[in-house]
Amino acid sequence: MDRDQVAAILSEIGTLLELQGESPFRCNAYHNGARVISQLEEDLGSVVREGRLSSLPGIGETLRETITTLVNTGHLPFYDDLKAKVPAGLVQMLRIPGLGPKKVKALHEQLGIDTLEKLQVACDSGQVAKLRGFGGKTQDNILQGLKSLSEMGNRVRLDQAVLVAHGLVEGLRGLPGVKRLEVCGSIRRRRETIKDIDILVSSDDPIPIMEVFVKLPGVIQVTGQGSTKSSVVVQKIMPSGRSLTMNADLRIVSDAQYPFALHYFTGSKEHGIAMRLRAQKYGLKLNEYELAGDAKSVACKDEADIFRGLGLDYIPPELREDTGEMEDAEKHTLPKLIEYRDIRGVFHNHTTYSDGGNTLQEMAEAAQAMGLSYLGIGDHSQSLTIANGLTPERVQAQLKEIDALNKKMKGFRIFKGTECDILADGSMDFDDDLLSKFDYVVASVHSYFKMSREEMTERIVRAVRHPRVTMLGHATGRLLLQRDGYQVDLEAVLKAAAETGTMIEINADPHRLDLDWVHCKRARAMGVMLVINPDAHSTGGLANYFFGVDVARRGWLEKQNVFNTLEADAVAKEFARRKAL
DNA sequence: GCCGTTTTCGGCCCGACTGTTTTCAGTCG
Repeated sequence: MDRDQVAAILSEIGTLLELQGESPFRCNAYHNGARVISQLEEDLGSVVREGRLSSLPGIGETLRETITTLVNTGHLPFYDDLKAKVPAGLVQMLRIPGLGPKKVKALHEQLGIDTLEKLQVACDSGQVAKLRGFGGKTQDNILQGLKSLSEMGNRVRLDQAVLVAHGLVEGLRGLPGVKRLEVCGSIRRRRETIKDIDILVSSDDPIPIMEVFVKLPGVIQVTGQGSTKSSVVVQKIMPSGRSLTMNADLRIVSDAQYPFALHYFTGSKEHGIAMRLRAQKYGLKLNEYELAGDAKSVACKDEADIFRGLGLDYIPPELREDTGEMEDAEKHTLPKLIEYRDIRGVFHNHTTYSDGGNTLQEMAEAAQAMGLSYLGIGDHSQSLTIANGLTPERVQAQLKEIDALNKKMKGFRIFKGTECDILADGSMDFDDDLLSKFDYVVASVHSYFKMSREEMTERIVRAVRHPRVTMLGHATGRLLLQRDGYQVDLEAVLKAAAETGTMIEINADPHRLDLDWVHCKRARAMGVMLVINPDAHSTGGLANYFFGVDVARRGWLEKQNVFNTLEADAVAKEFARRKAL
């Protein structure tokens, strides 16, 4: 059983225990354990085999045994018993806003409700309102929740959430009385998927701003309205034509409180808890309004002052996941994170030669207009007929066109590349002779996704070890919220990359963001060079690389860990060096 | 269930809002 499966079971055990009315601290220990395992940078199997589980924070004796059993045998009697005792419908009921473990337990014990269907019936007949601790309002809210459960997906992609948040921010910025304004939460931390939107404003006169907020275009429901916090449901039509429904909160505090609120609402929850614990050790209390002790309070004009007040270097939002950033901030060893402006050019882009929407020249001119100094082409190879993959003859034509454009364009360079398929046996879709005509080769899996983990790992490692392969494309093939990646031992892939010097792509298409940030961190530790590739299929897609930089920052990467921070001449020199090997 | 510069037991982050209450429990982030 792998990392994600183990984490999912630990988290489910925590939830099932909550539904049984267990101590919240015991339940939380399982949730915390799940988080620690899901953010593990190494291969879980190795950690278990080498007896290093107990050294992980939050993993004690019980969780060590639990995880070991799951990894070794694939199941756990304790978990099976728990599942048999707690009806699955109760877990479903928790997804309804306003229903937590206590209320679900009461509904189950007093009315025998153990499915969403029975809950609907009980609400329709008015039984729920009669329960102690419930009432008409609660019953209405449950009915509303049941209705929205079907139409509102849980999480959305970062790029979608950014669009929705932008619309709300535009409606608030510049209002009278608005001093500072920022989107916080997981959008500010640049997580790859987002649950809801948190906006923070500082003002001396919050009520009128709240009034505007709950009436902004797209707001279809107001679920709470107070002087410091209001919540709405907002709907927006996306460029794809599909509509998206999300929750959005607005918090308004005084300008003096703003830095504390900004830190608090940026999260993550785990980072916030760690910070408040640290404050306690300083004899201080940290909340969304102040950093203060009995006698004194620490004046902070911005977030950096808060960290400084607790003896820490400034921690960028992307690192606030409680995965070691506090320790490094204390020792002054935090990485100097890569920035958007460090990117000098992009590889792995498609044109009308394969399945892109713009011509070679259009793509190059768009990249130059964005301020980049080079563009790498990586159209599909011959096997991928569905994406109009290039035959060797058409490759020759494209290479010729690149030569012509390179003569024509001033201060800009196009690098010749291919996104060459990794065939089922790990060999490449073009022969070595043709591959050596390119400046660089991106090797990607586009077929036989259902292979066993062992076969897939062997297949990809063979490609990584191929002397003409420069970089590995989308390492797991995942599509966020749509499709899990193929089964592959990334630790083995990274190890091969570290040995051969083959780069690993951070595919910056916001549908993919693959390699993920957790493995970026691991790759950096192993000395693997990463490369941020937009995988653009049109001129608009070139800007994807910003999302790739977000992932890189979450993965603790510095400028020197990312290949395309190099200038064009240095890139050309490196490609030439590799071809001569 | 975890954990330790108030340590091996007794704590465990903290406040807003809602709806049900008549002083507070539950939920959420």
